[in-house]
Amino acid sequence: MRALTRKGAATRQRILEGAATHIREHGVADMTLDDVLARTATSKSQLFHYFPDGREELLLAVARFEADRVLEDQRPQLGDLTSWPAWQSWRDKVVDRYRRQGRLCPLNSVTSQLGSRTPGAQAVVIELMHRWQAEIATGVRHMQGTGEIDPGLDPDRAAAALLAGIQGGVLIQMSTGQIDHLEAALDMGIAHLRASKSRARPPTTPS
Amino acid sequence: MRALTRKGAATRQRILEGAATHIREHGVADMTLDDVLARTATSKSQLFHYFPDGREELLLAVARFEADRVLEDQRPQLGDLTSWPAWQSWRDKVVDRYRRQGRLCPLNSVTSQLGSRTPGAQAVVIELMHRWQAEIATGVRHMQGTGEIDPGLDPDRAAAALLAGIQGGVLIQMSTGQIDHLEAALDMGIAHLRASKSRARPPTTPS
DNA sequence: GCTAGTATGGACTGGCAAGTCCAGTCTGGA
DNA sequence: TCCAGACTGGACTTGCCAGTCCATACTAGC
Repeated sequence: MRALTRKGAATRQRILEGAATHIREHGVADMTLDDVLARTATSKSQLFHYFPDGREELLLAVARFEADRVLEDQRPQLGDLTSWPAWQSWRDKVVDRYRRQGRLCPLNSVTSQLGSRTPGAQAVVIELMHRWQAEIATGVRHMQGTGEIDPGLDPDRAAAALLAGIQGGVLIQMSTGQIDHLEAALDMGIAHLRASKSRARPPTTPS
Repeated sequence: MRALTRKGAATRQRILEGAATHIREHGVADMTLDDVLARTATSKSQLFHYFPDGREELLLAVARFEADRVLEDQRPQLGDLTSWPAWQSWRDKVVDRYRRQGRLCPLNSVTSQLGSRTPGAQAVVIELMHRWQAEIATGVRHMQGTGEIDPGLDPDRAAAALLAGIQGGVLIQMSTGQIDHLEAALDMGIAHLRASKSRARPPTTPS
């Protein structure tokens, strides 16, 4: 896998994205290597040339690819949770992203196929969750800095709860088609953060 | 499929539970019909006798089986959310259930395999979520009745948010092994419900 | 204890899809 | 220009596994 020609790199990328697209559209369960080949106009030998471990390696690459997208799709809002309108705008972006995505979650799909067998797949998800939560927590800390959130609140725990709400909301949307749960979870999470302040400094400063 | 002998019913049940167990232990992806046969000391013809549509029908039956368990495992607490200690006790039960369950979620696993192809699988999940949410909402309403929760809160939306938190917490636990998110989500959700009251009827009534 | 229908064993088929192989082409650097 | 190594095509092997089939054994009601 050393020394990729420009052409080679392009082919590899084509295969990767073709697989990702196919999975987005049909799920991982019925993705066959031949499907990918047909879609990307490549051949078996190419696929195994760029992904020597075959299907498993390809799937792992897709997982990484999709994991990166998840956070990118939330930018720039996710990295800039510095005011309530910013939080709201982020919330809207998340809802919108998953509304668009429809019923198939490539990442969930791929990791649940690779399963616990592959430590690699676990690692991808773990890191994604970690980064995601960290960015939310940073936002919480910032708001604590400006006095908009009760400083007594644990930012990591709050971020964890919010993240769980998002994941669950998305999961429910995948399986039932309803986006309400995602919205409700985000709204409740943010409302809770906002409310913390009024509880921390209750009577005389209702903003 | 009419006229099941007692013996026949037992065999059918054995196959069903054997499949469920195997899926719990190894995931659905590497569950082969022969695995189930070996584990349950049955033969191909029996399996197809009781599940004429083969693998797919069996998987669907497993999904139903597991869906029922989910709510049952939360009883009696889930049906009796009538005081804060009761909520707390329910919260503990949920956390405990999923902590025990480990890294494989049979239901998520099965439905993501059956995918969107089978409308049946969707239906099972949809109904589960619906019932689950309804039971939580009932608890919220009850607490509103006794004045422990702000009556201005939408019970269904609150229940939706809480449910999303649970689902996400479980999902994260499946993929990362951490139970913190589930705990955080439940705690935050319940805290939010409790706090609503103090906001609704605060000291000096600023609303 | 007859018999119709139920239950069971397990060999066999068929197809699909992952992965291998080799022969042939292209590319870039010296 | 030359050649080592990258790139490509696609036939072939291999193994697995869902689903079929038929012969046999059991059971329940009459």
